[in-house]
Amino acid sequence: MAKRSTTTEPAIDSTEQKIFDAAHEVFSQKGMDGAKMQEIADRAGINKALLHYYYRSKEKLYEMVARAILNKAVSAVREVLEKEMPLEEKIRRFIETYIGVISRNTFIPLFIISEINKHPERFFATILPQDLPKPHLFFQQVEAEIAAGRIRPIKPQHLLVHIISMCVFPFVGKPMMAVLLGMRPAKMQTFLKERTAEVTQFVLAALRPQ
Amino acid sequence: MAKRSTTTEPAIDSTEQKIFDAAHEVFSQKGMDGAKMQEIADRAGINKALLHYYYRSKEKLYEMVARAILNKAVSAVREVLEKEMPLEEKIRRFIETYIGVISRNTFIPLFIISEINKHPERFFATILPQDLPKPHLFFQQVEAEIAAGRIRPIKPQHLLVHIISMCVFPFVGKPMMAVLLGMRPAKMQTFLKERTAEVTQFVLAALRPQ
DNA sequence: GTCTATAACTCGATAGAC
DNA sequence: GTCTATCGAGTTATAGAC
Repeated sequence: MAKRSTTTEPAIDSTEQKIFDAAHEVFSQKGMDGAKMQEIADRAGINKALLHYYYRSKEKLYEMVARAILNKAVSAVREVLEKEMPLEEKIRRFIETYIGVISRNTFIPLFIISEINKHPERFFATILPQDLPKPHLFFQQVEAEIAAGRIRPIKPQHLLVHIISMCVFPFVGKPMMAVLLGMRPAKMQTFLKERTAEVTQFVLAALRPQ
Repeated sequence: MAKRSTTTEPAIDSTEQKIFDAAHEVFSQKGMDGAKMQEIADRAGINKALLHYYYRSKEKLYEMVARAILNKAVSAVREVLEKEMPLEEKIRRFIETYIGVISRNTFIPLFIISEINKHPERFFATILPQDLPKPHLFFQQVEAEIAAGRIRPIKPQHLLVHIISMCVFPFVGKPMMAVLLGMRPAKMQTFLKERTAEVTQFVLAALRPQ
């Protein structure tokens, strides 16, 4: 078996990388149970045996992919949440970058959430990254602004959850929303593009002191 | 095979009902692919053969369960959205009943969303109910209030999506939120109970004119 | 490293006794 | 109606040639 150092990235067009990319596509769309090794092999343009040659088992391959997905999501949140900048700017930037990441990778949140639900043990034991974003600084900033009377009183945890929900959910539940709103795909596309501005405006309006 | 009239409810403690309940649990947690007939049989306290005796195939059993879940979700939304009442009251009631349903059935939205993603054809063809809630009346009300200067201008579709997102997402993504906020299950429970009040307050604040 | 062939296993479904 | 036993399709995983 190819013993691969985790720290060294495999070459872009190596078989190993092609397998990983194919697995990424299939797992992120169908989850662990729905994904089939045959489909991954087909997409990678190789045969099943090679999957096992590079990544011993389906389980192992899955873990690799799942970790990569998680890391992407986590670093996007941390990027903004932990930086030093004025609250309003932080909120604007958070919404913008977060919606950006999600809209370019719609499957991420659904993947994470589904897999936590189906296999919580595995998820927390082997997939969740060690160093999660710390929202502490953000909470302190909110408290400070409230104390200074520059924003309406609100529990900072709820504010964060409000924002994340409005950023993520419309993309996760896109087909549902489309049906409810009676929008065809093209119109839905336009609608989702407006979200960044709409969410920002909504949040800032809700925070304006009485 | 037992020919069951769809209109007549089977007795509460009948084998048929026990199977349905077990299937409901397992399917709602693991989806179509993740669910195993053996597990359903075990939970129902019977053997696999009986599942097929009552519900010909896994697919059929799944459809029954999925339709029941969908109907529950849909009727909850319609209940409030289509009734005649002042906008502020409607918003309050919508948030309250919607969070109520979701918190008593956390799995519903995730189930719907995952299954749409994995098997869109089946979902739209055989599971989605015919008569979906019509948000039209709600949209008109919002436009009217804006015209009268009683609320800040906002696109009604976005308002509805904001509200739904803030109601649903924290429950769907509960484990993720708990990790991010660093809350243990008990604290998370308390936190989610506060959502009704917090979301209501937030939305009304964001709509206040000027 | 990559392939073909096949073993080993999982799981939905059916046959047939009671 | 309910059970045990088993079939057969589909899937993961391995053996072994090249």
